Amino acid sequence: MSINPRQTTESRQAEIIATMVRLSAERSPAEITTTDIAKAMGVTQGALFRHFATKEAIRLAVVEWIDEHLMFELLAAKERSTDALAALKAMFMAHVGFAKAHPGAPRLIFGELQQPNASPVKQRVQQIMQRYRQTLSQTLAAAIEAKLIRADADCPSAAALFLGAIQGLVIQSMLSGNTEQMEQQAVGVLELYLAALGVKS
Amino acid sequence: MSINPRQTTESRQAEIIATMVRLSAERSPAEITTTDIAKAMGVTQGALFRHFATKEAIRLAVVEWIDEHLMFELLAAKERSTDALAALKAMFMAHVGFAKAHPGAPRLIFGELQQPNASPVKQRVQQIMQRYRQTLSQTLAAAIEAKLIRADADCPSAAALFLGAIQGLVIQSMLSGNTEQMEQQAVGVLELYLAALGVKS
DNA sequence: CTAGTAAGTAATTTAATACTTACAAGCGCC
DNA sequence: GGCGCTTGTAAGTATTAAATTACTTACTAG
Repeated sequence: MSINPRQTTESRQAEIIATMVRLSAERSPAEITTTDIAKAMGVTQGALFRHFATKEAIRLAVVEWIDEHLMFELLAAKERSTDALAALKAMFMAHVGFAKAHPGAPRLIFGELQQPNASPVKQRVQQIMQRYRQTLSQTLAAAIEAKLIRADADCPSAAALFLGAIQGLVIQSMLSGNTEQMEQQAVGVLELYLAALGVKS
Repeated sequence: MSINPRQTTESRQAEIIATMVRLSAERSPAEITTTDIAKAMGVTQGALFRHFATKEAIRLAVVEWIDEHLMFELLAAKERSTDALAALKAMFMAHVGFAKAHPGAPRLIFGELQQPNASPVKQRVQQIMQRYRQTLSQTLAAAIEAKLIRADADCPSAAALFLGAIQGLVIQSMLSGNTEQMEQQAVGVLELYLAALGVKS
């Protein structure tokens, strides 16, 4: 079939990653087989192993894709904000928007959480989250500096609550399957979060 | 061996559930096989099917065990509190304490989140979380009534943030493998959460 | 003491899964 | 236009899982 010509490894890798993320939106990532991915791509199962050595390599590449694209969105949100407080709001909504645009992404991350500590993929996730929390802490500190939020707010706790608020919303949407509702509820939760930082609505 | 005499189905079911929770503390629940459980119990794999018809039945029983025991702890925490605000604090710490005492429990719940919506086990989790949020909303409303928290706080959002805060802490502890740290951080996060409700520290 | 039932074992079945291999065919390059 | 590398296929392998089966052993009631 001419629908499916030969392609470069680079483009196939991207396609495999995209397919994995897409399929993860509906099914448990752990249960997605190489056959599933291949079928969704219109290619035979063995072909995948031309582009990734093992399935674990696919999982790692997917996690890296998520990191790259989420961080891009967060940075963009931050840069289009005029101050640190606006940046926090924009990052919050950008993260929720990312989860809505790619519902498979959080499922993949949650799946990797389950893995034993030694797993390289999990270590990558660990690193990603740590960096994220650091960025948040910095932005929070900047907001304190600019007197936009309470001076006595504990930055690490505030960063943890920021992430938790989003994760809670994502978990709820995973249960209901309704990402629309998640985005709506995000507004209310964000407002409450900001109140914790001493921001009046 | 006399260590392992014959037992009733009831006690074996409890043992299977306990073993599943215990093993989930270290490994991904999805990867725990019936052979793993049987080995940990000192029994043959086939024996499990004398007590549960399928593996899914085991998973359902485990989720129900978690529900029952977590709700027991939460209710106890609530009842030993003198007012609605103290109840919220006590429930928060009780939930975190439960996650510390049974690290496998959140992993099992997160694992079920991944399943398709039609799954009976996931539906059970959905129901559990919904009831939990309702309980929280009621307690929050009572706290408003008693003028212990801001009158204009949005109860559904506050319930969502409460759960998210805990889930965020749990996720972090799943990454670090450190439940001790989770409990310490919980104090700071709880304080921040209460600030969102207008409670001065 | 004997018959029925519940709980256990050991071995087997069936169905997937990740990964491999032998071979074919397109593409760029000299 | 042939050469070699890459991407693809089709078929195969080894392994693993849940569930089943045939048989055994312990307990209990009449």
